[in-house]
Amino acid sequence: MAPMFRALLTERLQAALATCSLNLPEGFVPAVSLASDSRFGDYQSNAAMVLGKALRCNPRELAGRIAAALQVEDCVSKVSVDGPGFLNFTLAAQALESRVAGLLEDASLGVPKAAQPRRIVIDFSAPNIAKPMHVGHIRSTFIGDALARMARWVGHEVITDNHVGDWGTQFGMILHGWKSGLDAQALAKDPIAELLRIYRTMSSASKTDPALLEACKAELVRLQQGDEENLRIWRECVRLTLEQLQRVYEAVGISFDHYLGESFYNDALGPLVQRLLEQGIATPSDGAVVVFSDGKLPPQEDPFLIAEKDQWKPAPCIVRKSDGGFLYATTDLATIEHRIAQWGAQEIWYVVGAPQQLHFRQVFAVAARLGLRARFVHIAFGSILGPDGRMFKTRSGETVGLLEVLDEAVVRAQREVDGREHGLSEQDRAQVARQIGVGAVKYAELSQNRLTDYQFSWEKMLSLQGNTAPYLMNAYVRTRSIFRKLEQPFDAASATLQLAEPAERALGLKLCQLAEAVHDVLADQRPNLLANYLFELANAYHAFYEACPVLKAEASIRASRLLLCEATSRVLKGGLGLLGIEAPERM
RNA sequence: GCACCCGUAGCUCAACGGAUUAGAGCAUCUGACUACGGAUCAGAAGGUUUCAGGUUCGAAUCCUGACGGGUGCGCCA
Repeated sequence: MAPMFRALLTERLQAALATCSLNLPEGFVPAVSLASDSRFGDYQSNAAMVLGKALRCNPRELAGRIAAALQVEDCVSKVSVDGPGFLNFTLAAQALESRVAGLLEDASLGVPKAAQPRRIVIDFSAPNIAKPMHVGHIRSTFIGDALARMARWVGHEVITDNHVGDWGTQFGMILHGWKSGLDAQALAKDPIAELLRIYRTMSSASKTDPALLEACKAELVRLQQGDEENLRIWRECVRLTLEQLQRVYEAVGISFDHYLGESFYNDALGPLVQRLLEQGIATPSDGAVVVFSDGKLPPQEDPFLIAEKDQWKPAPCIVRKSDGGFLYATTDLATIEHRIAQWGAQEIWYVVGAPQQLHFRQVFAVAARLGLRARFVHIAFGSILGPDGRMFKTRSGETVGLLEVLDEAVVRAQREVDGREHGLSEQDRAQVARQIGVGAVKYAELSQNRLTDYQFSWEKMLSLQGNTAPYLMNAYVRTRSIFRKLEQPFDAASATLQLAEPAERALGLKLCQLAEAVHDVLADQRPNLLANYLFELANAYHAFYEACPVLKAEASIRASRLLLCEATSRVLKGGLGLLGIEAPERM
């Protein structure tokens, strides 16, 4: 498929610039964007203004020269120079029409494949063993899954890996609790709840009972030394938890290629630290083994330095504790080695909260010194805050369970579905309610800029009105409903697309822009740009639907509009699919 | 103390160097053929983008400094 319009116009602009005998700045690429206002046209470029500044010449005059050199007759009906030197483009109806018609034959919905496919490992979700998933896991899980889907869609080779927390210090408490006060019946009924209970019991009791704390630590040491019984209990905890987690992932339609938890890297940690020492990357310090700054960065940017009273003091990355134990950073380094050596990872994306930023900067820097070459990306996101405006506390404090949120969302969706007439069986209604409920929760997360913190609210998470998943689903359902009304199957081959009405043209233009949205999402890992695009597409469809009757229209117009409906249907369903959201046929 | 993130309409958010009127949704108010599915559409009202400077033809966006909120900073993950 030909490049999307934005990319096409960028190419043409570059070609035009090349003929203008200008002394272009090194690596200059003209920017083309959607017109900020449809009165100006469909696309715009500020290239003349940027160049005008760089080359110290009049931007309007330059824009005029570029416009004269542009060869875009095949796709653009009007080029104009406006304001301080904007180049505005109005697409030719014919180009738009053939492009939209092309969507019907294109399995990738107009999204071009990446020129250079990469092998990308995406690390997301990462729940802890013996703890339920809570709302805090929503962001990593849904953002990671959506990014994985989009990266695959454009042709990257994606490996998803759930780096579960299966080897933390919490196991000291759990092991002791398991041995001293496990309720076998409760465990059978709800394993995670029971594991959480014994953990909390031990955790709070050991705060006032030093002997108990020691006993818990001793259990942990025995586990780490390979004690048979403790290993058996630990494996059982992991198995029981994963079983439960699977149900959550199934409910939200997410799967992983691997579940390599922290424990998988246990045997690699000792040798890794040994190598760090041998290569002079790490040094002993206060009985621990740490990595200090290598002094190659200015102190402001050095992740191993921190300022204190006008002085830069070391903020080392600890890779081995003074008691010989290993840490988060050690495991992460071993994980990087594994992903590069075993999987040939060229990029590793971590969908992990913003508070871990320093940690990753350190880990990536150590990895680089170890000669581990890959593009590391920390896809940070803001925190979900509790009602008090502070972070939900994972460890001690109360939070809202992910399953609880999903269940409530489905219940609310079910009430809506049950209250409507659409000829669905009871079984179908339950299925649709699930799709709506889960979709609403996913969309609430994905439509938001990932970096901003937000306060958890049932209202917001479960809303079915306005800019929500059901709004997009409803647009899709309306497209399907029209086709169910036809007496005969629609013969797309005999129809000709014409974008005559403004609402038709606006919809057609939107339909061509999925590629641009997906491209923008992957450029800086922001799924909300796709959510936003889909909202605008649904909006354009609803507007078209009100303005342009389909079934009652005269034959050739009717056929053309049916094509538009079909294209909308495909792009909406495919776009929602890229967010990990299913679109029901009726609702 | 230092570093990072954030501060936009009553509320929740978008826009991340572009255009006379900074966009949506919710809430409020008006309208729409007893609806090709009204979970819709058209419209009104609502903001000196926390404040003060600066750079720029052009700033919510970049820089500086305040103020306010969050997070992180040697043996948790």
